Amino acid sequence: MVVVVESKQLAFRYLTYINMLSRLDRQGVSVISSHNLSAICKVGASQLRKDLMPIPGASGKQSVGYSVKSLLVSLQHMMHRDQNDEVILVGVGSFGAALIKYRGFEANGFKIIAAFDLHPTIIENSEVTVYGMDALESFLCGHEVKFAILAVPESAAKNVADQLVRLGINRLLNLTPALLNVPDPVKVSNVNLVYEMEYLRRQS
Amino acid sequence: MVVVVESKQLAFRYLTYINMLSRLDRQGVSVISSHNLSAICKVGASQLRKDLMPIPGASGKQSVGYSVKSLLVSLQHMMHRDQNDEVILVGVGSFGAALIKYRGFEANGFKIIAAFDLHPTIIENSEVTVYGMDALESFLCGHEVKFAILAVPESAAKNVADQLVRLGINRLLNLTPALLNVPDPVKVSNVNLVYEMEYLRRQS
DNA sequence: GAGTGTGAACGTCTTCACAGCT
DNA sequence: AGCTGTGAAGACGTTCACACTC
Repeated sequence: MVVVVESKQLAFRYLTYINMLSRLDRQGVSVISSHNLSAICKVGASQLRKDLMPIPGASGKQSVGYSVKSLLVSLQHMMHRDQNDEVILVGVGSFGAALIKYRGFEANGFKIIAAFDLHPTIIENSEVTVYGMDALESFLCGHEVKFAILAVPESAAKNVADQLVRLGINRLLNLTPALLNVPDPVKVSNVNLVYEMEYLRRQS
Repeated sequence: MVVVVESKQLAFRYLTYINMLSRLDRQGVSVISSHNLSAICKVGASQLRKDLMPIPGASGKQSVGYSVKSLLVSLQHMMHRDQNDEVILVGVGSFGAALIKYRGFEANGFKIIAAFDLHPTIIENSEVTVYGMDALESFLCGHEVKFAILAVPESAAKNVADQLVRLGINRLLNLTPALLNVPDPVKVSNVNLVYEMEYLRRQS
């Protein structure tokens, strides 16, 4: 029985629950009520309970609360936190280089195994090799990678994305402002920091 | 008559319309139908028309379409694209340094006027000065800045955010995984690349 | 009493369908 | 005929209220 979370907002709430629960677990808290956990996660208590309802194995005890550990395990399993995935990075400008140095991906089950750029450079203090773009095809033919992070200039985004999809990538984190056109099973997440800033301008 | 867009999804659609319209404008297209524009922006045609309905000055001609230029101007005005804002950056790790080098903010009306870090470094090819954290207070007392980008380590996020809010910042782009607690008029946008990656894992 | 589980109400966002204008 | 503007319907997400359990 597998639950698939399609809504992004809901998925992000689940991930927040996971992070807060694992912090509570490290702090030695073993039981927590929906009221308390929801306050920590900044959501409503009934929403938290509604969110947990469809999850297999995530049930609490009345007048007690939820077991931190078992709730954590159920959520982690549902969100595939027990999974490890290999990722390639395409585009190693200052942004891409920062992603290579960032430890947060690996800490959460995403390992950048290779990077590609028109102008390969060596990234200090890192095991990740930066290859030329011409090496992309042969690399992906030899490795079963599903995830790619797209950090190329906007003008190159569409072509590179098409190429990645053709070579078998079907999960794409798009850090460019370009709107990508991908065939059906491929999923894209767009992150646009300028949009985020502009959104903050409302009624300022 | 000022329209405030509270929904993030809607705001992002407006920003997409703006970007696509300005590209069409540069290409010399002067009129476009909701059907064609919606295809470019990857939304439904009736949704596009619904989105445009409440906007003062954004009306199309039946059997013709919308004037690219006037629609663009109306949207830009509503989304404050004709506005310039000064921004400070707090936390100059590899990520923060990449943001300083990134040209996209300035191109869209956000100018990073100063950066702060525990360990100030000099960023090459950049006019942005990196100050020590102790310079934050005096700097903000001398400048009327409302926007800050938070790119510090997670463990420092809460304290730094509190300090920024106390010093008058009320728009915060939070690039850390920490959940910030801010008083009422302050707005926060959270960007979490790990969450985005994890969201891509659904049914993979 | 304290806290979960859940149906029902409520609100918001999206899609449909079509009237009306050019 | 072609396209906009919009009410109505539908889908989705959130909040409320309370029965039930420990």
